[in-house]
Amino acid sequence: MIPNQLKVSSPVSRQEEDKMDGRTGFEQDRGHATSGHGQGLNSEPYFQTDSLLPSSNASLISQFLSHPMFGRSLDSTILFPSSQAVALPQDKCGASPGEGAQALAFPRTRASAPMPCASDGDQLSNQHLRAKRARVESIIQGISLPPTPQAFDTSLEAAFRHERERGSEIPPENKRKPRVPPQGLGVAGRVAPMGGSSHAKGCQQLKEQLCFLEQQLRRLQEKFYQVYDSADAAQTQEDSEKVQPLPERPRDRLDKDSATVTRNPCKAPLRRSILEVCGLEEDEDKCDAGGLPTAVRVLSQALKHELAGVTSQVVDSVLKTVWPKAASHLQQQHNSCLVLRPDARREYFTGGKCRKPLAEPSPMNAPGSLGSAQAKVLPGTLEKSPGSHAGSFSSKGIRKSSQIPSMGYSLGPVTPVQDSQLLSQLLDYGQHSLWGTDSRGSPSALERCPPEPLSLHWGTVKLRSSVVRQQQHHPLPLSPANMETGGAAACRFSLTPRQMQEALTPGHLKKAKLMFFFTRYPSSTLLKTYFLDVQFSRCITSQLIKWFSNFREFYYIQVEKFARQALLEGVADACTLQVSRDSELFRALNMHYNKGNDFEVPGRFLEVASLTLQEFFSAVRAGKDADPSWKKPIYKIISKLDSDIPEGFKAAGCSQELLRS
DNA sequence: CTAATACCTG
DNA sequence: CAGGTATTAG
Repeated sequence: MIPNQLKVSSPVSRQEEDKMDGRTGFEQDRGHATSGHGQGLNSEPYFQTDSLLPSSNASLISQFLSHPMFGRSLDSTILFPSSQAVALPQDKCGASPGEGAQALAFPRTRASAPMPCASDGDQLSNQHLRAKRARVESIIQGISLPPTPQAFDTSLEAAFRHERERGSEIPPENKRKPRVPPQGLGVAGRVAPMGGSSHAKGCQQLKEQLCFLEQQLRRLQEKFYQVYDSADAAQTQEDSEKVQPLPERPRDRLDKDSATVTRNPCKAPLRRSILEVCGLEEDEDKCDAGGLPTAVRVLSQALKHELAGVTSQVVDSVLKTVWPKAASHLQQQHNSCLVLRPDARREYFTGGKCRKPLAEPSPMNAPGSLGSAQAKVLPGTLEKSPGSHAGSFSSKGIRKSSQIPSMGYSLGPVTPVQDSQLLSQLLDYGQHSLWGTDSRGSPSALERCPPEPLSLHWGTVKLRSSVVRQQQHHPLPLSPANMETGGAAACRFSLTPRQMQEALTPGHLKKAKLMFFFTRYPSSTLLKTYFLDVQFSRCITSQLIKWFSNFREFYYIQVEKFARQALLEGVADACTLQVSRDSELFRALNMHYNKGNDFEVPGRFLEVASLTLQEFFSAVRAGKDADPSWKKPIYKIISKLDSDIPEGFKAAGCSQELLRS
């Protein structure tokens, strides 16, 4: 069991077994989903980007935790605080960014310094301390060290399973579904569809790991505050009241909750311990008016930074992995998450168990995960790109409104979060608890709006710039009810869900037709993610499905017609049948799906149409049309050729804009 | 039973 | 396109 978990799987092998029933759920390969996300984003060299859990980042933390001085005050209730309720402080630390940078500098360099044993007079308890320290260290290692660091690079799930097994006793038999050999079909190999259930399982595992991580954070938090507590007490007893008020006092908010945190009466040794861990000399510390609190603050900041950095990494990785299925449920969840009451938040954190996933498994195409033949340009950036395979609006179209625009305020909701409550809380913590610096940018510059940095990560910069423009031109109608005080409103307003349409509009139809250029066989889940402004019901879903069915019908009829025509014209080689933008077939199709011709059909669609034409041609020439179900094989082939739909199609208001163009 | 599809019809 | 039906798969 355990050895199996150590198996390192490649990023590509992360894609799960899948069912190809030739009917539904033809999803695309998203093998790249988990790899290499953090690299470019994490400008902070302080953290390693290839590791998920604090393993490689825990030097300060682990030293802190394993220090004999702190070990003295540890007990099992702290290491395993499942029965306690200690809130994660959401304090916005008041320290200036400069202090933060300072804090970064030294604890790291001193982290590997040899650790002195317990202080002078404590010979009696030395043995006891060592034992405790060893125990603590082993526990901490068990908590923070992944089996193999590489596992996190390559297979989040493998690492996940491992963590889950360590934590709870989940029988291993469910962990691996037997791999279903892919049904080889001529064109296959390029696309590896994804099963919804397996993907959901992956997400579930990710979520479990997040919960686990969250517990870790909480434990560290507790330890820190315990030390802080003692130090604080020591300080107040030692020094007179001349101490200037500290910019932050995280303890304050814990006073009510942390009944379990015991005040450690030992003063000087503890003080030295803190200084050691922080890398401060005692005398140098005395020069500081703040004295010990400075050290504590430094420690606090260093710890927070480490925690936040690790958290950011995890969130990044997880979100990247979860992204494909996330967007559909995001609007509501993000909304609800943002208005989550503080007590609700805490309840979530201290609630021991992870909540069940709110969302059903909803696999969909991972953006940009398909092969090079995929269209990758988002419609939002729809400059005319000659020779591009991507679809875009032609310059003939009405420029001002024909761009599938308005992803402005839609991108916020499209934040890739699956169980966004937990994730966003982690995000929240990671960003807000940082005093000025973030592993990937300044929160203040982003106005502490969680979705924004995410949209930066998962979207394109180009897209983002157009977003700003669009937002300027399309001020979002803000109802007073949705208004919130303070600058937060500026963040939340982009999260305000647009009013849901209860029925499909002509704009939606037009959008669906354009989407047909990318996908002929969209699953209902995919549709849900691209019609975010539609209140889905069975009826709506069926109607959308029906639309695409009708689209296909027309498409196949046209192709068949031209295939037979080519046969009559005496075309010898099927390979000579290529659909270009000049061909009659294309004109017929374009007339149907892109009537205003304000959208530049992606080249990929021409490839698909060409292949369809050739398949029909070959089949008819071979006389297969005698078989009543002779089209089925062709359908199956074509069904695997769906492309990723550009993200811009998700934009709220996209449908309306299309209608006007 | 439900969902999705192809096929047919208007 | 929408309605209806038959079929198939889960």
